[in-house]
Amino acid sequence: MEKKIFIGFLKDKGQRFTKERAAILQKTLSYHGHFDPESLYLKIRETGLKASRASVYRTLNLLCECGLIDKVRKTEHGTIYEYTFGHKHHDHMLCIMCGNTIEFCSEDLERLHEGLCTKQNFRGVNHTFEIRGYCKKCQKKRR
Amino acid sequence: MEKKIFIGFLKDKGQRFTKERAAILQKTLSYHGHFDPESLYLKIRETGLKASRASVYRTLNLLCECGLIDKVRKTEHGTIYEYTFGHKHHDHMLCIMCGNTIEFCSEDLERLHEGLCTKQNFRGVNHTFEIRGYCKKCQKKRR
DNA sequence: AATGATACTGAGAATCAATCTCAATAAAAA
DNA sequence: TTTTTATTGAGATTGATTCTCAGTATCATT
Ligand SMILES: [Mn+2]
Ligand SMILES: [Mn+2]
Ligand SMILES: [Zn+2]
Ligand SMILES: [Zn+2]
Repeated sequence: MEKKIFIGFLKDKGQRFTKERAAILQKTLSYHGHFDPESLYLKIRETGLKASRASVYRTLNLLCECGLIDKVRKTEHGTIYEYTFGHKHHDHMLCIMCGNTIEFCSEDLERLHEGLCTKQNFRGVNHTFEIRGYCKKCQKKRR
Repeated sequence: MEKKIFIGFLKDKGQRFTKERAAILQKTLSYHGHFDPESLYLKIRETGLKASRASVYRTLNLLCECGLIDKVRKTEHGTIYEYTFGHKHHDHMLCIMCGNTIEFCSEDLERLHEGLCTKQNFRGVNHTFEIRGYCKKCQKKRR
């Protein structure tokens, strides 16, 4: 399914679905949570597949363009991605102590998005909402 | 006022309020909107004041630590800051066509922040909400 | 004022994610 | 087959940010 979409996307741009791109797509889909380009690159090498870092970066950009994945956040250590196609949109809470992220969906937030855009004459395409603070575990540790 | 706070913050850490730090604080306060370290550095040089890039980066980190400024967002061209002390918290809409940002305050959003944290047993400290899309002007240009 | 301890500065080096270069290669088109 | 076009990867490059460290400034104590 995702393969079809990616191939179609590439065809429209006059580009090709190579085995490197296939490997990168496959490993991308294998992630359930967030991931970064370097660990994707290592995962590919571990499994005997082949693709250079350059191709990983290039292909992740293509996958973003065609809407299969999204950039979650830029950190001081690089960009975090997640596979989003077919997943319900969600937002994140980020623990500033342990680094864990909690994902959540909020209908209220989606409604608020619409309302705010209407009020400002803004044509909203997407949003990110990130709450930083302390997760349950770290609240205890801290005290 | 801000100077007092910064000086107090530095004193508590056993650090000093030097003329370089004074220059950086002064120019930081002179920004009404968002800014980046490089243009702050250039602004300082233009006005005959002196501070190296290293000191600019170091001092911006200190100003973040003491709560006078905040990082707004990380872009592919670096970090965007804004002077937030004494300003009501706000969030942003970002035009993906012209790059303009719209600032807005939403009580509903603040309430939602609280509600979501309660539901997830998360101790929220702060949040960022960013809506990406097309501003009024760019909607017209696009069609 | 002199001494010693500590913090600060800036020039340039180092770091590191991300992109670019470009010659070799593969796939598609003619 | 020949020609055209897209892709690849190794290594170079870029660019923001941080680090290094020797020289300087500031503070505290005598
Ligand atoms: Mn997620
Ligand atoms: Mn702002
Ligand atoms: Zn935690
Ligand atoms: Zn615009």
